[in-house]
Amino acid sequence: MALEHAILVSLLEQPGSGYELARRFERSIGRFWTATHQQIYHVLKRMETDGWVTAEQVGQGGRPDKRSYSVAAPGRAVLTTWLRAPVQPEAVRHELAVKIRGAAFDDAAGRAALTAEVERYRATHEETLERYVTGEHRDFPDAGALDTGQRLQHVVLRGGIAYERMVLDWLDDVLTTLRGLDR
Amino acid sequence: MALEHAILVSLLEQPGSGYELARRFERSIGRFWTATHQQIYHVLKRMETDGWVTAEQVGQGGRPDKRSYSVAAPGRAVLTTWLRAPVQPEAVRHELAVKIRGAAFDDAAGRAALTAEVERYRATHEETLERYVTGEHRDFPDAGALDTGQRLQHVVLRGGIAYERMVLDWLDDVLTTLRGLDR
DNA sequence: CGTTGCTATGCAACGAGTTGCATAGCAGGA
DNA sequence: TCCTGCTATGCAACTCGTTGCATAGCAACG
Repeated sequence: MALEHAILVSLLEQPGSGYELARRFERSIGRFWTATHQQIYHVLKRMETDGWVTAEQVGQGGRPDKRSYSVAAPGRAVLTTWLRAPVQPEAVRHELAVKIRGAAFDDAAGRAALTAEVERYRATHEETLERYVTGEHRDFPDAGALDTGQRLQHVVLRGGIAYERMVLDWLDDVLTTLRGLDR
Repeated sequence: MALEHAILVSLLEQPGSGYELARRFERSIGRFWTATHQQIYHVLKRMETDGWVTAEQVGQGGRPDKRSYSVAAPGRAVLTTWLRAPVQPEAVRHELAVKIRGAAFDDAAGRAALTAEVERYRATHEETLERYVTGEHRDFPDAGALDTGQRLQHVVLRGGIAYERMVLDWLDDVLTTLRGLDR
């Protein structure tokens, strides 16, 4: 029930097509709200029917036409209402934590396989952290000279960076624990 | 596709009824994998049909009978296979982050409302952290004298504690940022 | 010239998960 | 005695979200 709102925020930051939104969800917005292009097209169509957004056909010479969406007044009203509503508690789904507890019911070979998997998983989070830090230097070089939107985007990015650093520290703890079991 | 696995782990740690599982998901397991009683009953029934678990009718004198589930050999095999499969990247859904970016498109009154909401949200995370720390002292008083299962449960709990501490620090950052905007 | 890959949108089918409601017995308090 | 609340399970309807597939034009590479 909140993909609509994530799309509204993204379109307010910058109007765009379903395809462009899907790419943004793979990158910036997708850091804290994932969605496939299917879901995005589906929801966009419904939002257009409901008058939350308006679409404009844009020819691009060469490449296929795209439908560029912008937020309309009713959509903005919906967003304002939602912004002022209570934050729902997050629904946590952390598969790795389940696997770690499950490792108690596997043998040493299974735990060795999980250890290798945690190492691979750790490497992906290290890459993510690097991308975030690079992006921070690129997009927010001077923390004193930011407008409201940028300050808010920056504090969200700092949250992503803090999350990744926490995960890396924890994964080191996990690896130490796993390696200490079968010795 | 992974609720089954979380249920298998929970039933291996301790057999129990659908109702008991639902309560565990509200507490310990639910820290990293949420589920409603509906979903649990539904999946348990399918798992029983597929022979992954077996049920035993237990009368309890007074209170309604319950169906207590235990993991059968095929279920254990399914779990082992899953434990050794690659960890899927987490699907992040962080509503608050979307709202913070959305606050750029609301006025000072809206941002004040969001600030109050973040304070409330922060209080719930502070309570969660306290519960975790209390549970850690209760369940793992002597870190040197733990068996394999307990060590793994402990490292997962340490992850929960690290997560909550990170969130609290970040929320302080968010509050400072929000308060700095409209001055 | 064929293959691969990117932009751009969409259908159809399915599975996952939520919400509302229903049932039923017992315990405890006002 | 009635109401609330807890244990215990379940149906029905719905929404959310994923997966697989399809189309279509153009660009770049070998």
